[in-house]
Amino acid sequence: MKVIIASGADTPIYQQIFEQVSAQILNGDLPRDFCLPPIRTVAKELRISVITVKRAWEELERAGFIYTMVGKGCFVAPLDPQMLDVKKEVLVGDRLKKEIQYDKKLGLSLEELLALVKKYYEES
Amino acid sequence: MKVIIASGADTPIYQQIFEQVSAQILNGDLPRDFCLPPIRTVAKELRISVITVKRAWEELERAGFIYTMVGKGCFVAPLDPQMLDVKKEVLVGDRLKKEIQYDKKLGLSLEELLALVKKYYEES
Amino acid sequence: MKVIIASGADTPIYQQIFEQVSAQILNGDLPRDFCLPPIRTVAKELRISVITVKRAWEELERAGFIYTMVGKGCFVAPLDPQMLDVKKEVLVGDRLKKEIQYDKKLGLSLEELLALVKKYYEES
Amino acid sequence: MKVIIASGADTPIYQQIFEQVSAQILNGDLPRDFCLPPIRTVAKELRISVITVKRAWEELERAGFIYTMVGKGCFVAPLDPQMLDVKKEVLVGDRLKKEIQYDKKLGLSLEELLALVKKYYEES
DNA sequence: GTGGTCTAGACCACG
DNA sequence: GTGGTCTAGACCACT
Repeated sequence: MKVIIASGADTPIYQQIFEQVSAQILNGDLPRDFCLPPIRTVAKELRISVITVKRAWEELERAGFIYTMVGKGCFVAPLDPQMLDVKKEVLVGDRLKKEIQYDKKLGLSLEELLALVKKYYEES
Repeated sequence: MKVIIASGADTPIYQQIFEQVSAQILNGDLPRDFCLPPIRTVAKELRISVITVKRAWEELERAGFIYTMVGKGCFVAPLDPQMLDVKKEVLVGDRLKKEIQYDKKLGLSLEELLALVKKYYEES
Repeated sequence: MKVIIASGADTPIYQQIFEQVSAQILNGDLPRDFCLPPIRTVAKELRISVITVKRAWEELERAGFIYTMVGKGCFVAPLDPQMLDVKKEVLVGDRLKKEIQYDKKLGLSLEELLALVKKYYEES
Repeated sequence: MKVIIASGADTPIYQQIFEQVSAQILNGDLPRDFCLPPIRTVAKELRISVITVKRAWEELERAGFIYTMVGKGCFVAPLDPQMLDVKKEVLVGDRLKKEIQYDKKLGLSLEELLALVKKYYEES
């Protein structure tokens, strides 16, 4: 498990963690039943508050990415591949849709937009 | 000038206004030196506080989209076409880049992403 | 009499007029008993409201630079040379003092400041 | 951090705060990453509204003097010495230039002006 | 009439 | 605890 915090960013820290961990789960980088490190450890390593890590874990659990066994730790939930695609679409969908609507309102043509997307995808 | 507020959204109202008005300026819907309606009027029409409208106007002025003449009103700033493209790229660039990086991390291939973009663009 | 309005500036229009006309009087460009043009004419030439011109004239009269003869017009007041210096110091004093206090607080040494003043004086 | 409000002055309170705090940062009185007191505290001490303080903080952030970490506080931004001089010149330049142009128009000679500047500098 | 400033007080998101 | 947003309502300066 690997997380990098951008403390100056406008997205809250807990959400940054959520995005990165969920991405790694959907990716397959973190297999099912993988045991996440204890929140205190994560907090210490990232030099952030325990509360913030806990918040991220809560969001992950609510989204069905992990499950908690009291006294033992948090584990990656089993996801069948179909569920996986559904989750991807949900996670991507709203954000992407909003972004595209905005870009369209700005007067960007579909061609311009696709070109930008391609460019940014290859750059990153 | 036309603005629609989504009061349930997570983006602040003043930012929604900013996005919609700036989009209309970049679009060319609002010509240079066009006199925007007085903030009180807008506030009444949108059923929000005068201050919230003012906040949006301030951001627009700071971004160079409008200029204020105290006692007379607020007007669309003259933008040479080159500036226009720069502004578009700035406004779109950061947001879009972030979105795409996230999507990529989620494991989406370029093809999948482009298909989604196309779909959402045509839907909206 | 010659006045130039900077409509985008942060100093109000009536004050711009006040400053420029009073400067011309203190300069000697406008001799005593010189008859200022009627406010309507000034307003039309400068493309501003009559009210704004009237406001400037009022300030000038209150400061003792001009006097009004109802039905005839406004005229440059007679100023003995001593009064002139006093007025100069009053007009300059407060503004300059404030500016210098601020510059000093910013950490500018007297030498730096004098150099800047000299530079700006010769430039303008 | 030390701020004094002149409630009778014509410059808005938030700007007075901006000027004094930015001066202290440019001075070096406030080191980088120094944590400014919470806006509520400042408001209470200065006996002004929280909003007015916030407004000043916003201007400081926009000018690049401080940065905000939501939930943690506001901190003095790191400024390389070169940037520092640039900022000084910008902050001083426009105001001083305007002032001097006005003084010159009033008929003040360079010698008179320099003498006044020296006098006011030493007085304050 | 216009916008500019300031107030007091509320609620939410973040850590 | 922190700052971010929004509200309603007041007063002033400028045109």
